Amino acid sequence: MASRDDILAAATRHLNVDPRASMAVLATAAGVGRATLHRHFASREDLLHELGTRSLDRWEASLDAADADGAATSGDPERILACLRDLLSRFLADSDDFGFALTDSYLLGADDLLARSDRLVEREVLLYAAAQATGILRADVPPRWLGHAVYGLLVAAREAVRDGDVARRDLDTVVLSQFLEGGGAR
Amino acid sequence: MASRDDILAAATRHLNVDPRASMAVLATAAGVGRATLHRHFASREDLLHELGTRSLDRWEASLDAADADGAATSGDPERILACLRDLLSRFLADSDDFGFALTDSYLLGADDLLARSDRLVEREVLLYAAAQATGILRADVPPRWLGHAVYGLLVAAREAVRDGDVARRDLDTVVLSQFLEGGGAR
DNA sequence: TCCATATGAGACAGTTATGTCTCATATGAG
DNA sequence: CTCATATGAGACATAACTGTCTCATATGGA
Repeated sequence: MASRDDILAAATRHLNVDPRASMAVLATAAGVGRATLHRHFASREDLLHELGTRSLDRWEASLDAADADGAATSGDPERILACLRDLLSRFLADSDDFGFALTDSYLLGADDLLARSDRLVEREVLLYAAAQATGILRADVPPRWLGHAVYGLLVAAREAVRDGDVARRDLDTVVLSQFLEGGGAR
Repeated sequence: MASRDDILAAATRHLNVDPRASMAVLATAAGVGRATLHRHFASREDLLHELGTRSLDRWEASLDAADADGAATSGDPERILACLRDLLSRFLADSDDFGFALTDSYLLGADDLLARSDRLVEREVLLYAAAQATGILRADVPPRWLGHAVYGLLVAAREAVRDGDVARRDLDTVVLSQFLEGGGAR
C-alpha cells in the first residue's frame, strides 16, 4: 500500500523528468489510482504545495544541521569554512531529490512558500556575510550574489550528474572547489 | 502593426515570467488577436520551436563572434582567455532575453533542437579543453563540468539581476571573476 | 476613391485535465 | 469468519486550451 510519503516520493521523481505531468500520470507513477491520489491531495495545487513545503523543510534542516546561525555569529573563520563545506554537501545531497524545485516556477506562485524561502535566504546570506567579514569569502561582491552563485552551481551539479559528466562521488569536491577557487588554473 | 519579431519578443518577455502562458495570454501580451497569432505560428509548438531556434541562433552567433573555434585551435593562452571573457559577456547579454530557455524544459522535447544544442556544447567544450591544455583553466575537472558551471552561473546571474542583488553593469565582472577565481577570499 | 490585404472579435468543435462521485473489491483487524 | 476501511476502475460534469473558421472592419497602396 502506497503511503502518502511514497506518493510524494514518486511524484518528486516523476516531476523531475516532466514538470507538467498530470495528476493521472502522477497517480500511475505512484502505482495508485487517480481517486486515491485525490484522497491524499485534494487538488494538484495541494500536492505541489506540499512538495514545496518539504523541499523548504529539507533546506531549513540543512541550515540547522550545519548550524549556520551559530557559525555566522561565532566569528571563527575555520568554523565558518567548515560550515560552508558541510552546507554545500547537504544541499548537493538534497538537489538529487528536489532538483525540479530548483528551477520550476510553481513555487513562486504560493506566497507563504515564497515568504518562507525569503527567510531561509536571509539566514544563509548572514553566513556568507560572516564569511566575508572573517576573510573566508571575497568581500568585493554582494553577499547575496554568493547565494545566487551557490544556487547556480547546484543547478549545474544536477545537470552534470544527469548528463554523466561528473560522477556523484566527485560532486562535493568539484562543486565546492568551483565555488571557492573557481575554474581558473592555480 | 506587430511584426513577427515583435510577437516573438513579447512572447519571450512574457514566458520569462510565466512559462505556461497560453496562446491567448501571449496574444494579448503582444497586443495582437489570437487569430493573428495563429496566422504567424500554426501551433503553440511552432512558436516555442521558433523561440528555441532563435536562442540557439544567438548562442551560435556568440560562439562565432568570439571565434571560439579559432581560439580553441590556436593554442595561444592569451587569446583563449580573451575569448572566454568575450564569450561570457555575450552569454550574459543574451541571458536577459532568453533566460527562460535556460531553465525551461520544452527545449528537451524537440529532437532537432536538442541535437543542435549538443553540437554547440561540443564546440564550447573544445574551447574549455583548450583552455585547460594551455593552463588557463584548471585541468583537474572534466571540461564538460566547466560548461555546466558557466551555465549555472548564467542562471545565477539572471536571478541576481532580477532580484536586484547585482547591478547589470557589474554583472560581467562579477560573473567572470566568480567563474575564474571563485568566491573564496584572495 | 477603390480595392486588396491584414486584422480583431468571436463562434465552434475537439482535446485534455480536473475534481467529484459511485460501486465493486480487496485487505486486515478483531 | 465478519465487518469496517481503503482502494481501483471508471462515469460524470466542468473548465481551460487549442486550432480552425467566418465575418466585419481598418489600413494602406494604386
